[in-house]
This record gives sequence, structure tokens and C-alpha cells, in this order.
Amino acid sequence: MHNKNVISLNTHKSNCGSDHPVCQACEVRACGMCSELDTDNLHELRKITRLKEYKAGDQIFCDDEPTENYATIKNGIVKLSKILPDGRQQTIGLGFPPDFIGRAFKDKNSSFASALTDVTVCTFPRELFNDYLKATPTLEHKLFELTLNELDSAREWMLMLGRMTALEKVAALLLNFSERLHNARLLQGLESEKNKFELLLTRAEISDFLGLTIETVSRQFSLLKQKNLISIQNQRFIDITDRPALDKLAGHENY
Amino acid sequence: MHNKNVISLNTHKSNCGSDHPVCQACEVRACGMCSELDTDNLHELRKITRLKEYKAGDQIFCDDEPTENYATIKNGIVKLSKILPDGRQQTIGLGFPPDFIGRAFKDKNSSFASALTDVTVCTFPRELFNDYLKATPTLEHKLFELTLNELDSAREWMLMLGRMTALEKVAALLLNFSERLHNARLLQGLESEKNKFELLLTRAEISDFLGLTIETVSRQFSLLKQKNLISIQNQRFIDITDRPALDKLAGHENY
DNA sequence: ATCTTAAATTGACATAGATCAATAATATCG
DNA sequence: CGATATTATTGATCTATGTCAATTTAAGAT
Repeated sequence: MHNKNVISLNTHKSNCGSDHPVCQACEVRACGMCSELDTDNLHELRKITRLKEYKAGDQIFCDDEPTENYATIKNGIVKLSKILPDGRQQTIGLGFPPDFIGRAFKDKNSSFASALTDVTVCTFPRELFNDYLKATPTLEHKLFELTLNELDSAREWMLMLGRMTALEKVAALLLNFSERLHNARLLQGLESEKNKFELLLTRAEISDFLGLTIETVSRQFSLLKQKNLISIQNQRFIDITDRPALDKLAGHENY
Repeated sequence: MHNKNVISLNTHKSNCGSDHPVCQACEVRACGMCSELDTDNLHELRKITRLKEYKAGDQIFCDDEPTENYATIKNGIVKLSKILPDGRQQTIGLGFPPDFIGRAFKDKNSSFASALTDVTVCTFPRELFNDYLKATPTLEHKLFELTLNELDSAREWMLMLGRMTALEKVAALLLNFSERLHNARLLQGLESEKNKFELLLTRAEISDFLGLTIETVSRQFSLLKQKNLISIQNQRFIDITDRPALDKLAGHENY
């Protein structure tokens, strides 16, 4: 059922130009970094791209090793994290399709990227891509906009990390996740109910994101259930039953 | 003495081209967003710029009001912050010369900016600047690089906010501040000892930055003094007396 | 189905940092 | 220069979250 929808979307896309077959079939052709490129430029870029797949848990790139590739996320969720010398870890971002991963114009990533779910990405060799980027203002412009969005959300999370209580943090995460998963599903042409979703993160991953411990996260879930703001099936399937209350907890101005 | 140095630097700059007088005298001509522009383009941009001064404490722009202007910081330090509906506040960044402030391509800022010290900025009207930016790839490229740096440092602070202890946070702040003030002074052609600087933030401002309370920050300062890692004169003038130890506390890999 | 393993929950307790309150240092103003 | 206001420090608690440990739940393997 899911696959059928994806295919029909792709079929639809094939009407709109003479893109390379790989790009024609691309889930994020319309919204990713490449969306600003015309067919000719896309053909050019296509020459240096390669599809890559990762299993949930795989490391995609790592802090200290030089970046060989950049990538656009086609499918799945990528976790970006940082780590202190003694091992304390902090998730600093989640990448959903069609986010770009890697640090443009630098040969080092200052973070780790790993696959939270199974992930498919479209990769570009660093040097070539940097050159192409500098030579292609429309592409650079689009990537700049993606980067500005990331900066916005990083700052949003700084407020959360610095000033929210554990309960508020969990509420904010659920809302954020609900939103982004919803968008990702629509992107794939899937049906999607905003308030119902599978929580793809383990409690450990959530606690890394929120700057909390597993136990504290778990207690907040129990609290939210007890207050009837959410219900959970099998510890993974979330149903937001009182979004206004959750919004209020998360500090959203208009709920 | 300080002023003498500034003047001599400006005099020096006047040799290097036919920039508009205002730009010739600009403290950040060589390193800011404009550094990538040749004289012709600079003349073009100059037409829409206006110098603006703020006193310490002044609000520069605010969350909900539409952005009228962007700006490049010429002098002083700008605080960026976010605020929860109930008033809890979190500083999400400090702007030093030659940082850009404002959210390119959007008509809303998602944060507040205020002057931490007396501040001089060079402002650009939003609409005009956005247009000029899109039409001038070298400028956009430079601004993109500045933005990437900001993203890097936002993520650095996320790790700090989420995973560091109060003592570590204060150590990290001191080192960060020492570095940035040092650079800002060199930029102005001033003598600068990296380990000695005036802490321009009040305890309240520091605690907003670190996600702590005033009292906790104060206690950590006392601890650092007691351990002989720093000494403080008049609660404002910091001397880092044991940088390696401070680096270690702040989780810097190589100290 | 049953066994095994991993993940999540819950409880008891410890602690870092918050809160409240008093004092001390510094800056400001007449 | 002294009086007043602001900011920082320090002390005594309190509390949210962390830590450690025991159970429960779910998932996977045979």
C-alpha cells in the first residue's frame, strides 16, 4: 500500500521533464537542494552523485575523519550528534528528507551522523561538490536557505535545552516529531494523521536529544499518559490526544 | 591610546583602493560580509547602507516585529536571545564584529537582539538587501559562510547546554569569550593579551547564556578562583591563570 | 509456544543546581 | 565625599533530575 503510493508519485513526476532516470525517481527532487536546478544543471550534478544506503544504527560520518562526501537525505532519519571527551553525548539535530548533511566548504565535520532508521542518501564527493556549488549560485542559494532553516531550529533547541523542564522538553519533542514525520509522509505521498505516529527513537535516543536520562524521559511519558495528553501503544506508537495542552506545555505561543 | 591605534589602522586602509569614505574607514571592511566585494559592488551596496548606534542595553530588534533592517556589526557586542511565553529567557548567540545580524530571506526574526555594550552597526533595508544578495553570488557566498560558522557555534553550545555541568559551562564561556574578545581587539589594531579581558556580561547575562541562575554562576566563579584557574579584579576583569586546566574542564580535546 | 535478550518502567535514594534570604562589593548620584 | 542603588557573593534550604536497582514489557530466536 505504501509502495504503491510512492510509485504513483514517481510516475507523476516523470511527466515533468527529461531528468536523469535516477533523479526522476528521486523522492526529494521537488523539494531538496536540487529543486532549484534545471534539467541541464541537474544532469551536470548527476554525474558526480551516488546512491548509498545505511541500515538503522550505521554510522554515516564521524567527527574526526575528513569528510569525503556530502549527501541529501532521500529516505529515513539521520541523527547528528556531538560527544564530549569523556563520552557524554548530545544530539544536535535530526535530519529528515530532503535535508543536506555535511559541512559545506570544510574538510572536517564537527559532529557524528548516524542512521536512526534505514536511510537512503544521494552522495556527492566533497571537492567536486564544493567547486560545483561555488559555480552554481542557484544551488548555493538553495543550500543557504536549508542552512538558515537548520540554524533556526538549532536555536529553537537551545531555548529548549537551556530553559525547559523535563516534561516540557518531552512535549516539545513530540510536537516537533509529529510535525516532521507528518511532512515526511506527505512527501512520500502517504496518508498521514498528524497526531498519530510511530516514535522511531528509543528512550536512549530521546534522552540524548533532550539532555536528560532514559529514566527521566520515561517518567515524563508516564506523566503525559496519566494527564491524558497522549496515549502510547507498544511503547512506540504515539497518539496525541490533547494537542492544545501539549502545545501549551511546549511554550507555543498560540495554541 | 586605544583611539590612536584605531586611527592609524584606518589611515593604513585608505591606501588600498577607492572605496567610499565610509567603507574605507570601516572596522570590518577586510573581514566582514563586504570583504568579498570589489570596489564597484561595494559602491552599489553602499547606496543602501546606513550607520546606526546603540547604547548598551538598547533593543536592536525584537521577536514579533517584522525585520526592517539587517546589519553588520562594526563595533561592540550584540546579544541574541529567545524567550518563552512565561518569561524564561535563553541567550542563543553573541554577535561580535564582523557578524551579520538578522534572518536573511525572512520577514520575521525569531529572536531578540540587544546591545550588550555600546554598538555600532551598518544597516541594510531588508527588501533591497535580499534582492541585492540574490543578484550578487559573491556576497551571498560570504554570508553563507558566516551562517555556517554560526551554525557550528550554535551546535557547540547545544552540547554545552545539554551535557555540561555548571562549572564546565562557565569554563567554556570564559574560553570562548577570551578568544572572541582577543580577535575583536586585534581587529581593531589594539594590543591584546588573550588571557586577560574584561568580562562585559553581568552575572545575569552569563546565566541566561549558560542556562543557569545568577547564584550558580557566581559560585562557579568562586570555585575557579579557589582552584587558581582564574583571578578576577572588580568582578569584571578576568585573568586566566591556568588555561590548560580550563581547557580540560571545557572538554577541549587538545589542551 | 517458550526461552532469551533488549528496552522501558517504576521505585528508592542521592545530588547538582534552584530558590529564598542575608550580606558584601561596586557603581552612581547628589 | 557619603548616601543610595545595583550587582555579586555566600549561606541555608528545597526540588527536579540523576543514579542505582528491581521489575515489567516487548521483540526475536529456536
